[in-house]
Amino acid sequence: MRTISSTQRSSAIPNHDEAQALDQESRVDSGDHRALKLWLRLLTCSNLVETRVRSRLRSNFECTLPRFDLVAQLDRHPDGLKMGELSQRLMVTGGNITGIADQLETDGWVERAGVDSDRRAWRVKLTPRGRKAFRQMANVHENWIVELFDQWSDREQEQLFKLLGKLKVGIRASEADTQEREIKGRE
Amino acid sequence: MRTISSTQRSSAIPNHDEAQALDQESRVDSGDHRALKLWLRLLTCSNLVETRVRSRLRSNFECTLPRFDLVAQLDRHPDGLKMGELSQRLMVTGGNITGIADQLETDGWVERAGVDSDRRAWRVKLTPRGRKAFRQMANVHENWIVELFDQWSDREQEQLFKLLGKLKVGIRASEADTQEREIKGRE
DNA sequence: CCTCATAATTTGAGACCTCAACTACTTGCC
DNA sequence: GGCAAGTAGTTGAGGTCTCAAATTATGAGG
Repeated sequence: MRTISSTQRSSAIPNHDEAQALDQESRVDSGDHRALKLWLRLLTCSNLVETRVRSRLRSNFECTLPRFDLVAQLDRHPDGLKMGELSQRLMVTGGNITGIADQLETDGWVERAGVDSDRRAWRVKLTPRGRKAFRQMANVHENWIVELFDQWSDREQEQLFKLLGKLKVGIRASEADTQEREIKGRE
Repeated sequence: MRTISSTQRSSAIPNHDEAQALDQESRVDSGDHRALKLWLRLLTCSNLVETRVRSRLRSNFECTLPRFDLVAQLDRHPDGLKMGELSQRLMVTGGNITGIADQLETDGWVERAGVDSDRRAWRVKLTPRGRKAFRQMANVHENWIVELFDQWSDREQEQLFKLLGKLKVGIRASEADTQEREIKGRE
């Protein structure tokens, strides 16, 4: 077996379920909460897109997804971003950023410069070479995404965007609540 | 720095943007396609939920998310699932399943049994111990999800569910198209 | 100036994940 | 029967990610 998709394509529906593709959602039960179904469907969509983009980045540009993501953030900030800022924006830990930035640096796509006002921090910047490489990928990448998401009317896209926006702030709010409760409980 | 959330909580809005949280979406430009914004927002939501669940699984049950996911699939299939079926359902590669199943097996949560009709295949089953461990986690886990997703009316939940369903089949369809084109192009 | 709490990174261990190569088995076809 | 092609699973290399501990620097208070 080589990839998930090849497995899926080649398996002649060996399951007893209806002829629908298998994914995370196939774990839910009719008795489960709708929220769980919603979450697993969201996860499946995210996985599908991510897998697709990762594979195309690899085959077309020999670039990994995390590296692309990091460089994409830097492209919008000509003055560079600090490691911690990258960590927030990519929503991964700082240690992880260190590793990816190290590799991008040895590849010559990125450079670290000290921050005058704070000698603990680094400012990571795109090199001309890195910028060029990113720009070549960016357009193609955006077309992949448009292709995947362009199955909706404007109104539907707007709807989905709003609903996800609500989810986003809701999750963050509930996180803040939890932490507050934890902090108060400790006092 | 310990976690993303601690960084986010402690940083007193050091960016020049409006006072909104930083994440993948902060990479988009006003000129970008709506599809790209949609994708990055979807990804952000998925990451937020995943990070939260991962962290709680760890602190409450000393269990990782991939292990939980694998066991969750098995719980619905008392006769077990083959490695390849797990690979499809979890949407990860077969090699990955081998590793996670190995660990669950040494932990005694899972066992491999040969398949009579096919000596290449294994049937992975939950042990009583694994089932008990999962059942303890499952309810709590579902409550976490409900808590995160219960910010909507029934109608909105239904809407989001449908929209994501459409996205899901759309992505898979476009994948099939691409493969067909590639195969035809090769002939 | 000194100290201590805090903050920005890095490091290392360990888990996860993909890809490609490999083994062992099955199937179809002669 | 016997062989080619395909399938189920494993392996190993390498990248990604988290967590916790360590390192170095800042900044406020004594």
